[in-house]
Formats: sequence, C-alpha cells, structure tokens
Amino acid sequence: MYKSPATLSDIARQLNISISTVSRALHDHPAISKNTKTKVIQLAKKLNYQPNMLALNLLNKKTNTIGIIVPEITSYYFSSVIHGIQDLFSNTGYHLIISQSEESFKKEKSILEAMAKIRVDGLLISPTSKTKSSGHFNKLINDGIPIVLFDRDCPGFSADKVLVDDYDGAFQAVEYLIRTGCRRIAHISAPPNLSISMHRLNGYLDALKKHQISMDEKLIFKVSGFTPEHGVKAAKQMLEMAELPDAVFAFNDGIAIGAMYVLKGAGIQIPNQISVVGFDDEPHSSYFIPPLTSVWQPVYDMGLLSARILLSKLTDKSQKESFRDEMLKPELIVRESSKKLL
Amino acid sequence: MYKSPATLSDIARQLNISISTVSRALHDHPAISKNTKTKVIQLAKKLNYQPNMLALNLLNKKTNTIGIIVPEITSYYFSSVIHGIQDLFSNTGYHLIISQSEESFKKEKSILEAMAKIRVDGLLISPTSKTKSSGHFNKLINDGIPIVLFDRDCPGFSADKVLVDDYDGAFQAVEYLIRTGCRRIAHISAPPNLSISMHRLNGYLDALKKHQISMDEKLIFKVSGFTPEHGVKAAKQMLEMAELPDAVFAFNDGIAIGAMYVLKGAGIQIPNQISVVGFDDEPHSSYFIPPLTSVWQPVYDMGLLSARILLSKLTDKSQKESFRDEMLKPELIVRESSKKLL
DNA sequence: CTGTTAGCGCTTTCAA
DNA sequence: TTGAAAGCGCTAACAG
Repeated sequence: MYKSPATLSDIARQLNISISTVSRALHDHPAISKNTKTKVIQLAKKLNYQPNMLALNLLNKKTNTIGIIVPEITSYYFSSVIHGIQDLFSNTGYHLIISQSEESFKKEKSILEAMAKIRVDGLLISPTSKTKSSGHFNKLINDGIPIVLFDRDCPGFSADKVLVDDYDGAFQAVEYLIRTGCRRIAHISAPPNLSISMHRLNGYLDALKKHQISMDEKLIFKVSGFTPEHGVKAAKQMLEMAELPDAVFAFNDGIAIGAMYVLKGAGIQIPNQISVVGFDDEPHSSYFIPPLTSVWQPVYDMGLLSARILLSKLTDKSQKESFRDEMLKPELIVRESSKKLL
Repeated sequence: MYKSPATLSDIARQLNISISTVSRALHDHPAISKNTKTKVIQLAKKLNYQPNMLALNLLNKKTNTIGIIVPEITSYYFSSVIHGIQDLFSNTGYHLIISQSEESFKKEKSILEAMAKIRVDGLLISPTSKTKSSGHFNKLINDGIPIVLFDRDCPGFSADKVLVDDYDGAFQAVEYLIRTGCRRIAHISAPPNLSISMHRLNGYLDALKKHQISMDEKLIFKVSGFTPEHGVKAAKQMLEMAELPDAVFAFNDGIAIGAMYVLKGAGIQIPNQISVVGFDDEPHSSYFIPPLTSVWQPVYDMGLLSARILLSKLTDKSQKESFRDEMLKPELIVRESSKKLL
C-alpha cells in the first residue's frame, strides 16, 4: 500500500556499508571518511530519511511528551495558559498532550494513570476543585515524572507551583471599591473546596477589616459554580434583600456578567447604584455596557513560567531537590462598571 | 535514583521462566497452564508491571497518537470542537496532540512536519485563513496518514471533511432580518481568503437577492480579523454614513459585540434603530444587553463527528477510498438584539 | 504447555 | 575508518 519510510538499513544496503557507519555519517561523528559521509547524506536526502522516533524513544526511555491536565479547555483562562505552555515548548522537541478533568477527581486520577502508561516525561497540572489528596500525584512523582502545579494549589502536596496571588487581587479590588465610597460590598463566592475561592474570599474579608467595615454574612453569596448562570442566581437573591448592596465583587467575570445582566434588567443603575467588579479580565468583558472592572491575571505568563520550570527539571535532571513556589501578581483594571459619579 | 519500571524479563527472571511465557500469561493466551498464569499475574501485580508502550509502538509501528491543528485554541469555538474530539477519543487508547497554527501558513507547515516526524496515526485539521494549497497535506497523506478537515475547507484538497453550512446560516439570519422589516442590512465580513467568510457573504447576498433588495456595496464592511476590535472599527465607519443601516449582520459574535458597543455608545437604540446579529453563539452572548441574536453552530458535534470519521479510518484500514463530506446545519437563535418593536 | 529465536530501528561499545 | 554485536522491551513464529 504505502511504502514504509526509509531506515538506516535501507541506506546501508544500497551503499553496501554497515548500519553503524550510516548512523555515524548522519551524526557528524568524527571517525568517518569525508567520502562515505557525503554519500550517505546524499542518499538519505534522496530517500527522505527521517529518524524513527519510536525506536529512539525506546532506546532513550523518553517519549519527549509533556502531559497537561486542566479542568476544562473551553475557557479563556485555561486555554490562555495552555497557549503560554505551547509557546515555551515549541522548538524544544517536546510535544504536548492535553486532557480535561472536567472538575472530576475520578477523571483526574484516570487521566493520570493514562499519562503514566504512555510515560510522559513531565506533567503540568491544574487540579480539579474536588482534589483534596495528592496520593495520585505522588505515585507519578515516585516514578520519576516531575509535576508542576499551576493556578490551583493542592495543599499538602510538595511540588513546583506557579500560582496567582488571588488574595491580593481580591484585596486590591475590594479596597478600591471602598475608596470609591462603597460600604455594603457583596461578594459572590465560588465553591470553598477550591483554594483560589477561599483566597479571594479572604482578600475580600481582610480588605473590609482593614477599613473597619464590619462583615455582613448576608452579603456573601455562595454559588456552586463559575458561570454566568450562577451570577444570575446570586443577583436574583440579592434583589430580594431589604437593602441592596452598593457594590458586588464577583468570583470571576462570568459570574459578574450574569449578575450585571439581572441587576440591569431590574432597572438598577450600574455603577451608580451598584458597582460591579469581576476577576480574570476576559477579553469580551470590556465590551459590556458598562465595561466591566476586573482583576487581570498574567495567565499567559503563568503558562510560560510553569513550562519553563518543568523544562529546566527535565533538562537538568540533577536539579536540586527544592521546589519552586512562584506567586504571580494580578492587577486591577478599572473600567466604567465601578466608577460611581460623585 | 528511581527504580525503573518492571519489565517482562524482570518477572521471567524471578519466576525462572521465559519471557514469552510471561507475555502469554499476561495476554490470556490459550496455551498456558493455569498455575504459571496465576503466578505470573500475581507477581506482575506486585511489581506493578505496566507494558512499555514505547516498545509496543516500535513493534506495531503505531504511536496511538492523533494530531490536531487549529488556528487558535483560545476561542470558544475551537476549544469546543477539541472538547468533542477528546470525548470521542477518550477510552480508545489514542491520545491527542494539539497545536496552534496561529493563522500562519508557515507555522501550519512546520507543525505538519513535526507531526510527520513523531508519526501521528492521523490528523484533524482546521486550516489557517492563509492556506491555499494542499501540497503539505498531501505529503502526509502519501505517507499513509489520514487527514480529516473540519470547520474550514481547503478547496482542491480531497479528504474527509466536516463543515458547517455557513451559507445557510447567513441566509437564515439575513432572511430573518428582512422578515422583521429591515431593508438596509449591513454585513461585516472577514478576510475573503477564508472559505467560511465567503460562504457567509454569499448567504447574505443571496438572501437579499431572493427578497429583491438590491445590494449596496457601501453596506459591506470588510475587516481583517474576527475580534471585537474589528467590529469597533467597522461600526465607527458605519456611524459616518449619511444614512445608517437598519441592521448589522456580523461575521461572528466577537465582531457583533464590538460593533454593538460602539453603536450603543453613540446613542443608537438596539434593536429599534439597528438590529444586530452575530454568528457562533458564544456562551456570553446572551448576557449582553440586549442579548445578542446569533447563528448557533454544532461545534461540539463537529468535533465528535470528525473524530468518529478519523477513528473509523484508523480502525478499518481497508476502508473504501471515497471521502466523506459532511455538512452540519447551523441554527438561528433569536434574542432581543434583533426584535424590533413594531 | 514452554522455550528459543528473530526482529521492530536505532545507538553504542568493542574489535578489527 | 569501518563492521559486528548487543540491547532497549516486546511479540510472534517455530520448535520442542
């Protein structure tokens, strides 16, 4: 059917020399006559010889493959991180295998097993919101497969980590709201088993505390996910309160957008009656009316840095045993959704 | 440092039997005594034996790897297709390698070369907007690597294709606008070398023609990309026209959103003065005010179907030589951005 | 029922 | 400067 690709022995046979000579000729080995070398190289080009990676992989016990596990790929957030990772690994000879855990711990475990089976050389992981233990991670570590965690932490698991300072981002956002005169600041919070969820909540609480604003339980809306629908739900509850908040700090842009939709629909002036602030700064957020104030995160850089750390582990196997713990800084992007007219 | 994984010969040595016996025991081979079989299986479990995929790959000349090439991963559109592809290939033993061409023909070619080098078993490709020839594709085809094209066509290239009927989607959208009373319908069109761009433009033109509305060159805004910024640009030009259009049909939601932002900012009533319709139906589109009318596409299903076609090629090598040419139907989702008050 | 052998494509000693 | 041989881990044909 299809002619199978040329091998070293094909070249050797045609030239009546040994396989090892051919191999040497193709690798700039010093001990080889100029004559045979050129002959080999010519024929190799003619036959369109490509080294068989499968054979090399077996020989080197390396797959040149990096595994990536994210909760989902269809979000601006994770796809941007992946973009950063890809950019760093391009031209390194490594290729990337991407899987989605879909926030399922069971799925995370089975993906991890599959990755172990195909013997990836290293892993970049953002754990699910359900992940509490790290036994499944450690199993791979014990096999000598390095893991770098990004975005989401898994407390108790020692590894290289690249996280964003969510606490600081939330603190910045809420302190800014206070500075613009808000006092009854609501927070729409995501599931508490997610570390970043707690960090943002704590940033919110501490900013209030710093400015001596007493925390009001009723102003904290806990929702079970991160989509606009969840924001819708929270905002509807909000509308039933005796006294409305004067600002909403949402866990992320998706929630903020859903909330803003409901509030505007109810005739509430944004930002004059209620300021709205999101988190993640998704590209379309600035096209809402009013454009959404949000906490920007260095997502692409997070991918780049995680990848760089993993690559250095892979390249320099003798690396010191200590783990890197990087904390990237987010940045508040102020837009109209929070600029109250004074 | 790390103990290397157990091999067949490890088991064989410890049990004082031959490697092939071990192999047979682990593969339910009929010719094997119950006794040795259980012994082998026990020890294998104890040693946590995992077949070495690298060796198997070399033996079978298969990598169990599928390559995916998309223009970008950070869009709802392509990440959803990928999601569909992943769901179909999960539990098939294949794993996926994803690369971005970033709309660069040169990059597409180099990715293709890399994919050939690592010997992927098959490829799923959505070509760049610059791709005009198919020589680089055919090179892989000649190596026996099947390719399935999705979303974007590459005219002149014979292969399995899974496309969406963009013409029909555009036609539906524009005919709907006409039915709601619009007569001066503008179109914001993407780069013409992109096949889907032309199909949507043609759908627009034919809908006008069918309803005897003469086409007005000035109402067709050609932009160089697909982001909200491009919509902003077009809308600003629009605002300088002597007579405004009464509707805008944008190439996609991104453009529509950018345009809507500018139009609303200029005090124009949407939909009463200008109806706005997008394409792709991104999840956040329904949270704009007014919520955006858009042409929904079966993106997830497109991924599923492309993957299914590729898988069947891979499984049944003796497949007939004919190519499948699937055309999925889009669907107009009507929301407030186009419901004029009569 | 089990062992021996060859081979997938390549690199790398060791000899010549 | 070149060749022969071993081995990476596994399967399968062929003998026993």
